[in-house]
Amino acid sequence: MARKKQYNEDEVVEKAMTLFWKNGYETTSMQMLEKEMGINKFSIYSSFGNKHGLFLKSLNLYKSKVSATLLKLKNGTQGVEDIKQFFQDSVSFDFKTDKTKGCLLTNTYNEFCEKEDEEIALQMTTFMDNLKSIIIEKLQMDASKDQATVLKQANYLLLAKHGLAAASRVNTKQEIEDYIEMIFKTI
Amino acid sequence: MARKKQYNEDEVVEKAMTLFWKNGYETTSMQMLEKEMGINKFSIYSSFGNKHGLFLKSLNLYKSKVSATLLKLKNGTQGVEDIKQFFQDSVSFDFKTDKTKGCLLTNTYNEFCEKEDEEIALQMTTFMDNLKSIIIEKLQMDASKDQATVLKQANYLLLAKHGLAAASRVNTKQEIEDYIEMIFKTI
DNA sequence: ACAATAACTAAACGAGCGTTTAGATAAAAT
DNA sequence: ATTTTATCTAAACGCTCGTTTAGTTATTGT
Repeated sequence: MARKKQYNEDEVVEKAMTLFWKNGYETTSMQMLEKEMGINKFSIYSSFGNKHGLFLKSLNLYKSKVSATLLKLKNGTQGVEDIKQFFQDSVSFDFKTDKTKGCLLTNTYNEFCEKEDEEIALQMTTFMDNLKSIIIEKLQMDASKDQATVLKQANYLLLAKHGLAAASRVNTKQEIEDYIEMIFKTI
Repeated sequence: MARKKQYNEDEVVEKAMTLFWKNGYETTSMQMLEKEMGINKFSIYSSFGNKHGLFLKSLNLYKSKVSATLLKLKNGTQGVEDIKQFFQDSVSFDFKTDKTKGCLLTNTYNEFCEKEDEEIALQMTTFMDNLKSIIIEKLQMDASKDQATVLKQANYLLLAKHGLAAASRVNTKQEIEDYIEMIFKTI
């Protein structure tokens, strides 16, 4: 054996995630990552392969942080009320650190949907599909809703969530609360 | 005097706009613009100064194309119904050419909101503020609405419009119609 | 103590970017 | 016909990007 790593991979991914979250993928350069992560380019490449690999790790870290909120939604028994709570939880999670960053997943979705990146696309669609199926599940708790209505409302909520993520970058907390209130008036 | 230009500036801006619309600002390179516009880099720079200037021209062209729809909204007398019509008009405008491109303004807003570009930021906020004030005007046609409600609903509609722009890139026409239907159920 | 080896530093790589420039070309003015 | 001048082509510019590589340092096993 030989020398040990002087950094913790999980810790430096956390820092990379913060930077990607703030700036997006393209705008974040290896130079910036070097500085933020506090390690050399060589170390980044030996640990994560390349920039793209590091980004995927960052995305996964973000998802793991969000998963608590998502699990809460999944285990909820209040139907629509759970979804509303999930919306509020998502906003306060993204607001927690810095208002201007929004949701990393939505940002990534916006940045990559024009590009052709199979791996990122897959990550995004699986997350979205998963969220959609959970939302459908919650909506179905109200037995009076027919299937067509459920699907319409699920679609509506997903798009509303997208608007919400955009809002969390520019709007005030009050405006966002109002927005959520309005979203669920229809459901 | 001497030699005349072998191209029409308005025509080549149109082609540039199409490319920016499809790919976004950063992803569109001067090489791609050269090819699409059918003129040399020298000509682009002598006509538009630089890439940024060309992009601003493209944005303005897009806005001028959208302005017909916006004017229709402005001159409407049906209040909320005009706004709904505006939403539908916006979607069919963005769908007309190619489903996957969405709304150039919203795309630009998403791409630039993390950056610090005063000129673009100004363009975006003035457009958004203008749209917001028109929407408020239309909402106020219903005299029974108090001012607080009007502002809440205007905010809601703006964010819903954002979600709509995102939808126009990935969702089907039917899903989008359903979404618009849902948006206005609350109003 | 010393060889082995993984982790480090720092410099360089090639490619692509937006932008500029030198020189050829063509049309208007004299 | 010749001069003038704007427009064209095409090559090169300097810079930054993501990535690689050569060489140094430090820690481990023998």
